[in-house]
Amino acid sequence: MDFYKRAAFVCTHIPRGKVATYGQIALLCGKPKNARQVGYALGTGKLGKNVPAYRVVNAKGVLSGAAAFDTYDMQRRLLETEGVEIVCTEEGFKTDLSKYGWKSTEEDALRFHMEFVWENI
DNA sequence: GCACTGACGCGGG
DNA sequence: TCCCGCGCCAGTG
Repeated sequence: MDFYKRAAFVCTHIPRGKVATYGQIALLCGKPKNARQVGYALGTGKLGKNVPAYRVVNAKGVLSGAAAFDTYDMQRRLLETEGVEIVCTEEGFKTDLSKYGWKSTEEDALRFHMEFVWENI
C-alpha cells in the first residue's frame, strides 16, 4: 500500500520541535479515516527506521507509550531535546498541542502529495 | 474468506 | 466539560 509510503514521507517532514497527531498524518496521506493504520505502521516499524515516530501523538497530545522505542522515556527525551515541553500526567507524557502541535493546511497536504509523486517517478 | 484486533477520532449524552 | 460508544480499515491468525 502506498499509504504507508506516504505516511513515512509525511512523518519525515514533520518540522523539528513540533508534534503531529495520527489523524493529521492520515489526513495528509489523503485517508482521513486511517488514523489507526498510521499508529499500526509506526508501531510495527513498517515505515522504516529513520522515521521520527516520536513526533506523532494522539489527538489529546498524549504520547502513546507503545514499545516502539528502547526505553519508555527515550521518546520524552527526544522531544525535549527539540524543545517540546512534556507534561507528566496519569495518562502518561503529554504535549501541549496548542503550542507544539504541527499546524498543517490543505495547501500543505497538496504540496506533500506533489512532492511524493515527484519522488516516485 | 471470516472474525478479531489496534500507538485513533468524533459525536452524543 | 468529561465520558462513553460507535465507526473505520488494513493486518493477522
